[in-house]
Amino acid sequence: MLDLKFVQKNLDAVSQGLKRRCKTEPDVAEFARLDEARIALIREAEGLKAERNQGSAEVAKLKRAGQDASGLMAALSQMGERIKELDAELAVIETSESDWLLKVPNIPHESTPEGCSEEENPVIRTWGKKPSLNFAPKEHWELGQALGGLDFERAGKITGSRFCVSFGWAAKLERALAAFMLDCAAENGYTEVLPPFIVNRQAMTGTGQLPKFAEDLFKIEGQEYYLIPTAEVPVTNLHAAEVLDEDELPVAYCALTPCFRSEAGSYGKDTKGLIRQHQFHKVELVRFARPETSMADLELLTGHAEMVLQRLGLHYRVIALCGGDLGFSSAKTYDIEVWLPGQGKYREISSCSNFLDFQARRANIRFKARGAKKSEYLHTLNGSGLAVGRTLVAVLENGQQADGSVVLPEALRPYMKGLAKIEMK
RNA sequence: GGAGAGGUGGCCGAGUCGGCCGAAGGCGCUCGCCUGCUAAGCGGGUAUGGGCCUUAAAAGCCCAUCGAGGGUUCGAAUCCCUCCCUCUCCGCCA
Repeated sequence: MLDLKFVQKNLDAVSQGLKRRCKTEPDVAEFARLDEARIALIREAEGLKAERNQGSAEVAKLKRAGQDASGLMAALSQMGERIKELDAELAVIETSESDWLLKVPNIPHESTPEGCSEEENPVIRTWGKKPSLNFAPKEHWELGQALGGLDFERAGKITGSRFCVSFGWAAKLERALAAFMLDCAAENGYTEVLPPFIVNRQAMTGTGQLPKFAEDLFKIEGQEYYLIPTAEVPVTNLHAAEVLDEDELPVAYCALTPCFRSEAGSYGKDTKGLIRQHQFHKVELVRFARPETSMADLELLTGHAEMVLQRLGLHYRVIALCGGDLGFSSAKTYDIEVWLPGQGKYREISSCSNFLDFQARRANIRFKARGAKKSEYLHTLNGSGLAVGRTLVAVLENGQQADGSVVLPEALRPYMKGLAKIEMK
């Protein structure tokens, strides 16, 4: 969330900054009104509390001296009633104000491009080339089903739509990709973490999924527990309410987890195949950085995600999300889009973001600079490195041959016991 | 799931029948002195958030915080209730 003090003092700048998201703007006047009311109540209540505290000390003195204090006590009791009223009013205002703050998105970083829709996301760079196929490429689900690896029907039977069962080579390939990605991350200095896949409300609030996006999440019935939509949630919250040493930074974690998304509101989009599932695996990269270096860290992080695609020899491009396409918590985001010959499109396979102190403030993650007296919020970043299911899609579509078989990237073969090609038995 | 113990400042740890307890003591850290260096010693400082004051900051004053949230009371770390977490034993289980 944004800094209350900052919003207080920079209403116009906040309003201007948020305009760049092209969404309905939060009502800053409403914030100002709440904030004023809150401070007025605090003053009144604290004044009375000071009086009461003094009075109570007086009571103690009188009683020690063996004198009667009943008159004073009665007066103080009455004061207590008034204080209770004020505190109740204050609680209401504070709830509204923090709710306002929790529902306001991050302000786009100055380097985030202007624009309101995904069409306006500039391409930053491309890597590799589209494979030249001298036949009509198939989409991954055709390939996967024909080769006996992907089974959407049976998944529908045991669960429902937007689920898939992988058999044999497909299950192994999923596992191989994940292991390969984790090894890449380790090489780049990330510490592997295996977090819980179920988190509480606080964690979801810390990274920004709650309170605003509850409908995107799977919630455990009868409990304040949620299935994680990304490892970002448990891993970023690992250091919630902690103060890290400056020397520890940057902290870099990677985690392979399933991700669960309700995909509410995406009816009709990507209904076929693995692109949009309720459950998928993702290797997530998470970094905790010093504020001064976080933008450089974002470049680094994006590079780490790209490395996976490069080693797999998959053609991709990197785009910068414009203000209107930016996620709620992010100040700056690069998406990596891999080329899918079957679809004839670039599709998002990674999203790398710098949240600045937006999440750190929500989750209360701080660091103490050496010699500094006070701790300050650090910056959090994360990026997919990569979405495993979508990478499997890319491997299938890019490696496909005219006969329907799929040649695997060299880098993956050691993880597949040397297997170079998937073909019909 | 059953029985019990416990959660106090960066850490350890005290807190008596509720009243100068925001919290003794120790460790750590830090500043000064001292000392060939180091160590030891001596003295001081050492939580966080908020309000007031201030051009701003500091200082100062005030409020809140002893797992979280309620309650009792003039007054709660201390009493009561609810919840969370940790530990031990038993049960169960991969």
